[in-house]
Amino acid sequence: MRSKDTVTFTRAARREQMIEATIATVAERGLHGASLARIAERMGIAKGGILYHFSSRDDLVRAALQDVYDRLTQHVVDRLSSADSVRGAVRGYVVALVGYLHDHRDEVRLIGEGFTTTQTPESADSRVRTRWGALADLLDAAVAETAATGVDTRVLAITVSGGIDALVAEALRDPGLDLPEAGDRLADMVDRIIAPGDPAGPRTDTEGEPR
Amino acid sequence: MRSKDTVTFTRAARREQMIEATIATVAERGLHGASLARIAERMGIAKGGILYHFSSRDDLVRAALQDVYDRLTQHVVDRLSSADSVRGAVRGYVVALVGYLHDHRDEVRLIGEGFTTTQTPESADSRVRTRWGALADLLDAAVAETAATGVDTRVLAITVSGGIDALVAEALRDPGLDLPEAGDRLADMVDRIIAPGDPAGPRTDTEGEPR
DNA sequence: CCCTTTTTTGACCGATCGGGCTAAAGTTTG
DNA sequence: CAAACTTTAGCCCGATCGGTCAAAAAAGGG
Repeated sequence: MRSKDTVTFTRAARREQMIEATIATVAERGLHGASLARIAERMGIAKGGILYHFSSRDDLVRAALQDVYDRLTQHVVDRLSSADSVRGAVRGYVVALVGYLHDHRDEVRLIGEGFTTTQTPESADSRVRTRWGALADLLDAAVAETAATGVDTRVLAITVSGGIDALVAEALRDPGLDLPEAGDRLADMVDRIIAPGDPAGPRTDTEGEPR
Repeated sequence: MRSKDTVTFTRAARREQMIEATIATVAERGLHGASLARIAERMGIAKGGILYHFSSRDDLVRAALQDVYDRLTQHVVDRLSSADSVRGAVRGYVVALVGYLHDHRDEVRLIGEGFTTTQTPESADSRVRTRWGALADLLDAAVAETAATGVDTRVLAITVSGGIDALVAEALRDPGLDLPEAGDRLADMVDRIIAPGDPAGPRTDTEGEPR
């Protein structure tokens, strides 16, 4: 006997469909324009159907946000694991993040509007629970490796994070902007900052990199 | 005989009051949370009163945005006029922008949310009517001056603009962040990028810049 | 002081929102 | 088959939204 909140395969699949519809609706109408009625309309179902699987609109949005965030994190972690130096990891982080957002443009708006709206549930050391925390840690390790001086890793991490968002937003506005290319250029700049006077870092000159 | 749309002193003053109330309301409830009712409530008047002076809520928000934008632009232009080198102007731009936002935190949210929502009315060369256009021009001139190579000024301009926004947003979230200081550090980094291998740029405060 | 003009009010409108609820139908699955 | 699960359409609710409007209140000049 299944109870109402047992997780079955079909149940999870249905939730996933609804999350997808939420992402798509947010992408084209904004977070606050993605009402239950509109999401249901997109799926061709009644809005009551959504509330059968999610306790509220807020619950749905939260789940969608979590879903997207998990996928993004997974993608970055995957790419990062193949880095052979901390310095290379910094580049990998930037490129992976930009790359994901490039390949999932419909998720960008939910990420952007969702994260600013949703406050951090429980905040820890003020660094752990920020978006730029992981990058700041990477940068700390990188400057230790390259012995660079006068680099404020926190400011750099915040700037780069905000810069990536701005690049993605600009790419959304202007399709003429080559986003992966821009990500590479940004990574170049960061590399130049954390490894001063070393033009030949872990660059991509011999690149046979697949995608 | 005054007509309904003659600009009088008191009329302009009333509009300014309403714009101020709008800025304050947006600052604490967000753009979409700043309804006519809420703005009117803050002023202690009926919402009909606002619609007597502004044809619509959109009109009011537009006016507030224009107001803030004009003041910000004026501030940056003022500070920039005293730069004695293009390279110094780049630093001046960053510092002036961060400085203004530091001193007018209540306007930050309107700027951030307002600009992304409001689309550019008529777009020109795709560079002129963006927020980062002016900075990109400055950077173009700067790299010409310093003969730096391999700098994508567009990417850098977009990144820095987005980075400034992120720094300000972080300062709003964490009062422990010294915003003007962070602005200086960001300016350092930009300077390091556009003037590679030249640690002594137009840096420290007591310095008479060369050239 | 009155009479015109400007300003403000407060009730009201239609629309939309999230959400609760129900009765009936369709679908799995034991 | 029967019991359990899923979905539907529809109606209702209270709240809030931007906006309209006639009437009341100020202002202000003669």
